[in-house]
Amino acid sequence: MTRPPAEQPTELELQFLKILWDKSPQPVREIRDVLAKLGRDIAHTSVITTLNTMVKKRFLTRKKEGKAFLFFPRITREQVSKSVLGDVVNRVFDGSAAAVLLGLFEHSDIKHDELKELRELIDQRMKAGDQ
Amino acid sequence: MTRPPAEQPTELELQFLKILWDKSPQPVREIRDVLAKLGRDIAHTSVITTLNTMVKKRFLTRKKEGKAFLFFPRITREQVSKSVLGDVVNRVFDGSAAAVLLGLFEHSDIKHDELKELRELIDQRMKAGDQ
DNA sequence: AAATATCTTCGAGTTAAATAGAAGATGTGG
DNA sequence: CCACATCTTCTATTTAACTCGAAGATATTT
Repeated sequence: MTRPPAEQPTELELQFLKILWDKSPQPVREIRDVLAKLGRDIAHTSVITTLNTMVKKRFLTRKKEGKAFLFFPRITREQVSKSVLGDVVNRVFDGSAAAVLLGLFEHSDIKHDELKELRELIDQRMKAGDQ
Repeated sequence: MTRPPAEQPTELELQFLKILWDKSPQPVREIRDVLAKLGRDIAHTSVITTLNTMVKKRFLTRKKEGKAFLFFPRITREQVSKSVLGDVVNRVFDGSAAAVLLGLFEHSDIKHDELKELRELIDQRMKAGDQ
C-alpha cells in the first residue's frame, strides 16, 4: 500500500474551489483566466485534467452547455473549512480544539472588535452550556 | 514544474515527530515498535528511509551510538503547531485567524473551564493592545 | 576467527498530484 | 458541407511520499 487517496482538497484544488465559490458555474476557459490572473498560469488541458479529477472526487459537478462543460462546486466553503480544520485538530493537536484556540491566539494578531465578538460568543456559550 | 517540496511535515512524519517529542532520542527499532503499537506496521528499512528524509528536511538530527543511530527532533511541537495552523489560516481562511476561531468555535465542544481560560486571555489581550 | 545477529545503505517499485501536448470530437460561419 | 476555431479525451512525464528487499557494514558471541 502507498499513499491513500487524499480526503482533503489539495492546495490547487482549493484554489479551484474558491474560484467556483466566488462565481458558479464557470467554463474551463474562465477558470483558467482567473488562475492566470492570480499568478498561476496553467495550460488549458491541465485545468481540465484537474477539474475532472475533482469531479471524480465528487468535489465538483459538470454539465455540458453547447460544446463545452460548465463546472459547479459540489461542496460548500463551510464543509471544507470544517473538514480541514477538523483534520488539523485531530492530526496535529490530537483532537483538542481548545489547544488550537490557544495556539491561534498566541500567534496571530486579531483585531480589537474581533476580540470583542469572540468574547461575546464565549459568554453566550458559557451561559448556554452551563450545567 | 510539479509538486513543490512540502514545507509542512506529512502525516507520517508528524507521527514520527510525536513519537520523538514523547521520548528522545530513540533508535530505529524502538520507533518502529511504537509505530507498530499504534497500528502502523512498517518494515524496518522503511522506517529508516523516512527518518533519513526527515533528517534531510532538517526535521530531525541523528547521532551514531555504537552501531546504530539515535534520532532527535530538531523542531518543537510548538513550531510545528504554529506552522501548520498558520498554513491553514492562510490557505483555507485567507489569512483571517478570527474566521478560524469562529469556525472552530461553532464546530467543537470546548469545556467550560477552557472557555473561561480563553476569555481571560481575551480580556488580557484587549487591555494590552488597546488603542 | 568464524558464525551470527543487527544496522544501514542503495536501488527500486507504487500511487497521488501536477502539468501538458497530440489527436480526436464538436460546433459555427460562410 | 467544408474549413476553422474551440473543447475534450488520452497518454505521458515529473516529483514527493511511502514502502521494502538485497546486499554491504558492523558488532557480538562462542
